[in-house]
Amino acid sequence: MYALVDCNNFFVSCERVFRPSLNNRPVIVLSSNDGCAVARSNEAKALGIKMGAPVFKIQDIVKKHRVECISGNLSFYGDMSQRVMSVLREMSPAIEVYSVDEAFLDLSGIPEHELKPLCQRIRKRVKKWTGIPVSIGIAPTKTLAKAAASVAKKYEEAEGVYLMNSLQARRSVLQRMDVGDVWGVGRKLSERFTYMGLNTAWKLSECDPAHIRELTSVVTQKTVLELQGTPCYAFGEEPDHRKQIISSRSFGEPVKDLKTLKEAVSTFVATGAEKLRSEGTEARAITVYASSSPFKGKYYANSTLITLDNATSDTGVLTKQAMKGVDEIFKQGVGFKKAGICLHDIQHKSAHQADLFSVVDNKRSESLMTAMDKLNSTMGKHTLRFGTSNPNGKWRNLCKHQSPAYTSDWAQLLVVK
DNA sequence: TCTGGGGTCCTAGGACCC
DNA sequence: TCTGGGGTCCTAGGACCC
Repeated sequence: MYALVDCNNFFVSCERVFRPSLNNRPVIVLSSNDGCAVARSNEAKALGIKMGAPVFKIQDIVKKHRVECISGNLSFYGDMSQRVMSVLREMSPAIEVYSVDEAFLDLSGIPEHELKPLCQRIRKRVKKWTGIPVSIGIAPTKTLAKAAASVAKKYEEAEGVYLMNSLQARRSVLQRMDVGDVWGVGRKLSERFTYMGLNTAWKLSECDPAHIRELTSVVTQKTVLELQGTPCYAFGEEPDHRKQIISSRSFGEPVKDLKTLKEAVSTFVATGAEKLRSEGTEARAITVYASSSPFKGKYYANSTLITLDNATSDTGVLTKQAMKGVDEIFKQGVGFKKAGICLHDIQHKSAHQADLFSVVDNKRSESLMTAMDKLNSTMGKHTLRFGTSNPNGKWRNLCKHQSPAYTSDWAQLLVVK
């Protein structure tokens, strides 16, 4: 059996740990630029605020019901996530971290009558040690565990844990579940299935998997099999490094000049390269992209892929290439609203392919980067940076209701009297 | 006025090989 | 008039996830 542990309204719950006055009130956490609602308390959900709703469209509800709006603080949530995961790691045989607020547990070998009590204990301890409330679903496949967890979250009687261990349980859960709420069924597939009359998870689970594969793809075939109780997604440890690294931002004001666009992109490269070094990896290709707003005016988007001769994590080398990319995609007269970089062809440093003709002095580059990382981690982000970058340039957007980094910045720790 | 950021995987189609 | 058969690798784009 698998368990899925899912943190309830995670970002909001993190804020509530340090600001209990937010309890029992409608609260939303906003994406960068204060653009969208990306987390909602139950009270906010009850007001009809949808996931991803643009803030300007829900202004009336926010004012009328005094919804607390908080500009998200991702580093803080990341730290809280690690705390939750460490409790899970201690209490279960094996854990697979699936996202910032979710983890699968492998419960094989545990007698069935002990599954629920164990998960109850896990839930209590996570709450007590981290302050974060979680819901836990237990089922024979990952897809069913996701469904079970949503039941655990929705119904009070479940007390935060739902065990799906029988055909009856599976049927009653899936019959009440919209097909679009199934893990792996997104907007497009949901539209298609509904059109075909397959509007619930149960109806989808009764389809012939081979037939579904013909209609869609192998991914959806697996989803159907998993709904039937046949595991297709094995429990696995997380991969040791990621395959791509993205760094991007929407701009506060449209950017029309090349210099500002370069300052932004250069800053993104610095962030991406720092991430590479922290994971001990290097990238051999970088994509630079920029676009105007897709919501108004004539849409312009462009990108360019640059392949390097040698894999690197040197901010200087990557910046130089990226700046050429910006020259290529920049267009006079366009108001750019967003830009970013994506690093790919990522590999471990230890797998570095030496180059007979290379002119780069790797030793020098490495000690420079090490020194830079050290300064920036002890003295603050961007203490030492490349001149092309400008983390506080005109492209920066301002968040109005930024919450403190309660646990991840010494300067912002709470003072307890 | 105002619409996030960071990931994964699969597939089709093109370019290439003999 | 008429032009094989069997492969591999790479990439862009689309679908999905949180």
